[in-house]
Amino acid sequence: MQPRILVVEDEPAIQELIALNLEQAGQLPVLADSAEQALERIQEELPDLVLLDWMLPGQSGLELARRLRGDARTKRLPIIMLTARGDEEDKLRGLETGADDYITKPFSVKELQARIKAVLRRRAPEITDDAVEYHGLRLDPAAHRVTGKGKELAMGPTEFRLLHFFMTHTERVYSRTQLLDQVWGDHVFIEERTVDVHIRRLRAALSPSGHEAFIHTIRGSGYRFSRA
Amino acid sequence: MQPRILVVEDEPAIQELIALNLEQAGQLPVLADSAEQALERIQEELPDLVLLDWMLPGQSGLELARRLRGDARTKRLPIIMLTARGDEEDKLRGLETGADDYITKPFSVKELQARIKAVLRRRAPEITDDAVEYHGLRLDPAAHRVTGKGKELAMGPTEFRLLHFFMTHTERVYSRTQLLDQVWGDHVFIEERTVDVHIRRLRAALSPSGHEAFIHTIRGSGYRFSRA
DNA sequence: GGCGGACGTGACGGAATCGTTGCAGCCATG
DNA sequence: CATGGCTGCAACGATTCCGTCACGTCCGCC
Repeated sequence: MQPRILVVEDEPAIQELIALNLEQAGQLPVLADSAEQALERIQEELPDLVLLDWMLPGQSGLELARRLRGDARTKRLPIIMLTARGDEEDKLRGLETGADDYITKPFSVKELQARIKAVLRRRAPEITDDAVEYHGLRLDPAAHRVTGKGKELAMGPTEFRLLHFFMTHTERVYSRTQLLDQVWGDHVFIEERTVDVHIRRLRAALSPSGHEAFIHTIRGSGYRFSRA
Repeated sequence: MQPRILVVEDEPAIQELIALNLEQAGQLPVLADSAEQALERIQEELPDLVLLDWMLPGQSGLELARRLRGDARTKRLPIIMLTARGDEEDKLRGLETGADDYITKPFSVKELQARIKAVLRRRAPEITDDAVEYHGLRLDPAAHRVTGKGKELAMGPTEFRLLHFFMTHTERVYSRTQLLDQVWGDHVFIEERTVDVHIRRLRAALSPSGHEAFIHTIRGSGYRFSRA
């Protein structure tokens, strides 16, 4: 899966440079040029990593990092900070606050990629292809197989990806828009109601083992995958 | 949610300047040009922050701040004071009285915004999506779930938002108008008595765990959410 | 104790949301 | 080219929810 990387940077030139490099490396850049906008994007796009410039207009990067660490939903969101060269004080405070790594400007493309890969590898339980299990339901991405209560459950590719996302993101509500972004991919033009149809197909596919009950409709908000 | 910011300033020119800047930053300015008017506006509008000029006709800003700190309902209302340049004495007394921050005139728009954001972030437990707990009742916005005494409590979207507001604003009376503004959103045209109906529905939804008793009717004033 | 206003409660029409179905288009496969 | 599986869409029906009203009840005040 293509990792989403939020780039928080107020200088357009650097922002574009980084975005280009990320795209070439098969990653999906999400852009923000202020801390406020960053918070919005995080809510909307659910990035896997944040590249955070330390010097921002208004709210500083330090404060944003602190806030992300304070929120339960973003507590484990990896942060790589971009600091001016030799700004040792920022570096220290940054690591204290909870940044996972730092890069001093100017930096090379290779170095950036190396650190991104390292951080993503360190904490990315959800992007892996490991088999997932949840209360008697088992999904194996490598074998493309789903089993529940010993029975093999057949479904289409889209239902499979949808279930995979749900099983790695349980106990939380996702809107139709978020599901489209996460399961179908960004920038697709698909009717939101189509999600409903695939939810129905997934429910039908899970019914032989009774696990269809794990898919909860949250009226007005979206869907949640959880036991009971 | 759009934060409301009360601007207490007697000079029309400065007042307008600040109001304009706040609007551009996505905030909702509420205006008052005297301490007396400020008290009224606070009661009506429930601002999230007060920008307070230190030099006011009649009752001074200092006295207003002291009064706000003395009242239980406004004890935790953030205050940023505006002082003349170099007026160190005012600065000290202001911080002693309980102002959260200060800005010396003349100030830049950026600085103003930075301090506003900082103060709002410091005390804004209500804007987050973190789970809330109150005497055995638990509400999780991310999972969109309410549990009391181990039982899951089902309710409609409006009841959920209403309960969320109550659980983040306990121990205080809110009028029907205030509840409409805060839970339904500003500028809605809804009968005040409709609040009663949703209060009833929320009580019914909470009854399985007995937490309906937390909703108190304050005859002639509104409702309060609190234990006993 | 009576009176007036405020509140609780049940019901109802309309609107919004969601489940379900059938279908047409697409692609791969043989 | 025929077939079959899969996808996205539109449409319909069912359900839930919302805001309002009417009526009954309760409370405080004189």
